[in-house]
Amino acid sequence: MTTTTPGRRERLRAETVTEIKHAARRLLVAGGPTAISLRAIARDLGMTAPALYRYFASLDALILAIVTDLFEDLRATVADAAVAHGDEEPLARVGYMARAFRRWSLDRPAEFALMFGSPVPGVTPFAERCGPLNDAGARFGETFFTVLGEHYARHPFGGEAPDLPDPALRELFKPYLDIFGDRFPLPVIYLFVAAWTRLYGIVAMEVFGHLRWAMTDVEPLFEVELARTVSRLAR
Amino acid sequence: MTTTTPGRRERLRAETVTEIKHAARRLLVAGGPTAISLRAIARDLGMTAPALYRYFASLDALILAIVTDLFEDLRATVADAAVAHGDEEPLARVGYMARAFRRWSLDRPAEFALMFGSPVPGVTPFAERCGPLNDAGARFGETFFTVLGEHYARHPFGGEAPDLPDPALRELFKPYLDIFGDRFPLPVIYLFVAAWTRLYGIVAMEVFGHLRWAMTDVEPLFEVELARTVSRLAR
DNA sequence: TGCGAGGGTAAACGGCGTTCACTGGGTTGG
DNA sequence: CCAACCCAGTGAACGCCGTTTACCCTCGCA
Repeated sequence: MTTTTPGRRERLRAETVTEIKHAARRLLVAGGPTAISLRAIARDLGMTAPALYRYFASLDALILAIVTDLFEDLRATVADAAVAHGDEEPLARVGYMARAFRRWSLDRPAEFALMFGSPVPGVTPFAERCGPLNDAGARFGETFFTVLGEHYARHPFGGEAPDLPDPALRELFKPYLDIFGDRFPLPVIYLFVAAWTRLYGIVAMEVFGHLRWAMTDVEPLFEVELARTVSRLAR
Repeated sequence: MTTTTPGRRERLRAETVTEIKHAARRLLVAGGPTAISLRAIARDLGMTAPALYRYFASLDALILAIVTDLFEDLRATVADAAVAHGDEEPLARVGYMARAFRRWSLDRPAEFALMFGSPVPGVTPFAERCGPLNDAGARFGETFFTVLGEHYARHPFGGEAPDLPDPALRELFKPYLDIFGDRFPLPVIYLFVAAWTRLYGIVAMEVFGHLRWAMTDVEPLFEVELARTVSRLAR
């Protein structure tokens, strides 16, 4: 009866892995990043905690896998926003991607905190040199660079350099260049990183509630800043 | 022998409180926010954990007190930077304050994470309506508003409104107005909040290491963004 | 049919926040 | 001067947590 597919064992194993991740995400949205615990997950799945070590080497490894999945989820959402407006100008599509990023983050504050919040341990994020996460981050960046590439293919960059000579920029952005190569003029890289920090700043502030002391609704601020930032990319 | 000063008991108590806070901060810088534990503090002080409940109602209460102290420390540092350049233009002083904020944060990544990082619990920061912290935050904002006030006293604001009519801005910034009153034109409040989110964004990104994939040194980016943002306040 | 690998368990260790009953010494009022 | 009281501090306990170890049982394959 049981089809002897060569991967039957593996299939059950994969199902258990996704069940574990699902339980972890339930705990995450229910109680924040610190609410993820192996014992609670095991309770949810009707198992005991040590059994989970057959699937993940540690709690940190599990959380790392979840963060990686979340990055892929976010990437797909942002990419969808770009293709949904595929008939518009590339820079306009960047705006829709930024809005998709904001919406995704506001809808998933716990997940956002896990991905972009303070990487607690010592000082360094646990994401230092851990393959899968770096790959996910690279694919996330790639979705932006693809659309930006379309724009600069149509409108060559003629903006001003930010007071820094190209050799200095090349040294400054060595990590970026090592990952993505130099497909863009160096000032464009500069402007993109600046835009990304602005986008992150305003979204993180809003998600973490750090602006509630000042304003009731961050969206108008977001839209104005987005327009300014995108237009800066258009020089 | 023992001088019966009416506050002797209170003095010993206050000393113990600061000892507890010092131990907590040692743990914080050594292992990040999650490393703060009552039992470890008690070990450091040669006490048992339950004794700490004579001084703080819970671990959260202790952490809240520490965050409040840190805000005061940061505020004083930023204010010092302003008075150290008291002979310069107010907007230039705002720049020095921003640099002091960045330097303080880079030198104290764990403290920064505790203050500005993800407020884990459910969704809301535990800082919702807790008197002392709100007061500290208000004093922190006040140091900026004081210098900004000096500037606009000399150079009346003549910039453009950010596409939003004043009544809408007044509604938008109701929380701010309730705390600080309307000492500035509404567009100025808008520009300040925008500037604050940019400052927070770039500093948080740098402290959390979220820019290491791209660049080796964030300072040039910080300086350019700071110059742009401050000049925007000068309209 | 036998066997090995892999999924699962119970028990245990050490660490955590927090509560509770209790003690002992300094403070204070009579 | 002494009794009463207050209060810092203790020890034990409860229920969480991650993780390790030794063990078991069952499935799948040779």
